[in-house]
Amino acid sequence: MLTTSEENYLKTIYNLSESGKKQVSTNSISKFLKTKPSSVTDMIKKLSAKKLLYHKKYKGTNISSNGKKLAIQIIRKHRLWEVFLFEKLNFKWDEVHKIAEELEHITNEKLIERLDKYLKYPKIDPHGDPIPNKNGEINIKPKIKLSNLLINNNCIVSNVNDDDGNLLEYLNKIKIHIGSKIKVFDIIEFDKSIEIEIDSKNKVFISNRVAENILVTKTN
Amino acid sequence: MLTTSEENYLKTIYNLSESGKKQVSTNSISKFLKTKPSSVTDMIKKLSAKKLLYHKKYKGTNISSNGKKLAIQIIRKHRLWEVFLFEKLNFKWDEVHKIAEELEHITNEKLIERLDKYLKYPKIDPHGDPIPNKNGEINIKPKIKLSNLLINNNCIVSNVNDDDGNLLEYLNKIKIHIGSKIKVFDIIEFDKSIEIEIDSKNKVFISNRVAENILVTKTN
DNA sequence: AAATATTTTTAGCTTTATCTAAATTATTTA
DNA sequence: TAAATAATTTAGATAAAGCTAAAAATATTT
Repeated sequence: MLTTSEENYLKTIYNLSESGKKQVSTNSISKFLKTKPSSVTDMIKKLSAKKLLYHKKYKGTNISSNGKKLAIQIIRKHRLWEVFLFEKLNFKWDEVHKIAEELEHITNEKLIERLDKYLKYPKIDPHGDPIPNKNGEINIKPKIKLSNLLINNNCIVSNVNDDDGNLLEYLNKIKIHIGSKIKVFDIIEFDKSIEIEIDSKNKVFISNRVAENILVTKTN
Repeated sequence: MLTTSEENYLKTIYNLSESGKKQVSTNSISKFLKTKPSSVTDMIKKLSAKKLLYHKKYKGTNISSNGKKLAIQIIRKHRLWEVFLFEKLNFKWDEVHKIAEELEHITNEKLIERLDKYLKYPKIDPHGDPIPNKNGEINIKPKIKLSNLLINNNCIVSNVNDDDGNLLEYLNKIKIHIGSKIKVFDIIEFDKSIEIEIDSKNKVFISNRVAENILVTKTN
């Protein structure tokens, strides 16, 4: 059994090692968790002693297969709670993460199984991220550019190029944000602009340029 | 903001002072929480410093009005989660308490408001205990003997005389347990035995003697 | 009312998870 | 490549929440 803090470190290290090189630096963990590097070193020692991490002094850390298994189960819980909050309690996509950070640490196998069933075994969370099944298997869906979809494809917005304030402002105006469900209605051959339906409501045209800056995961 | 431990002490002291004399002894808290009396003394000091308790050395503790407010909100959360677990996730009455002990410490006002709404503002939990509203008002329903109900009354079993093993065995057989919903179908004048329907399923006759040993809260 | 027993508190220790400051190792740059 | 810089670790401190053992206060019994 892990403490909440140990779980948070494990999850962070798993995430960092998935989204970059396998060797995770002490500093990157420290930055992510907003703790001091020395605290990170301490926790790395603890988790290494439990064989959940491998660590070489001054070199970096990577997660063991046992550690990975545990991390995936925490992520599973996190994402299932997010679906619950979003679908049943009508929270917005950007509100669910914070609450799920607390709920994910509740340890009761049966609770998660029942929740999964109650939510009808969802495959993705409100941000479009895949939900591992109880065996820890993850159906990884690649994030692709909205501009690469075909007519009638459905998807969930999972990332937006946030380098440009103007783009963000525009997307805000037409109510596209992370978690939005988008259906491609039409693609105009002339300039590759596309007509989309957002969250089963508004229909708008967006330019190919804009579509290239929105990353999505396909849902069909 | 209180820690989980502080919340547990506060809730315990509130419960003990409701179900007995107002002065709560260090030992009784210690027994309930399965911590040592010296640990209790420490925590009493902490909570007194926060003006949530009043304490006179060697005399006893009682809860302040601020402490009471906080305790009631924790109980509200606990009972709402119990309803969720029981009604939505189909846990049994005797499984919900333990899980709710963890869920009750999640602090997010909006989460509880949404949960309350989602559950349609329930008034009692699966054990028949009243759920405080968000202003901390509790609609206390007295626990009465099942033998005192009238025809067509509905109730929830909240307590059973567990002095007699034979009674418990019998109730188990006819599937009456804490949390069962009971409807009074008929009362036989001759011997005051009553015909009841249990959890909208089985109909059985029970003697007046048995009915006197089952405490319930009326729901209509 | 003394003696005994019980309850409560105090003092000091442990573990967990954090911190700061200093020391060590690795990397970059001039 | 040596010096400067950056990253990491170590050492020692702190706060929370528990513990044991002993002291102090209160309650009970003889």
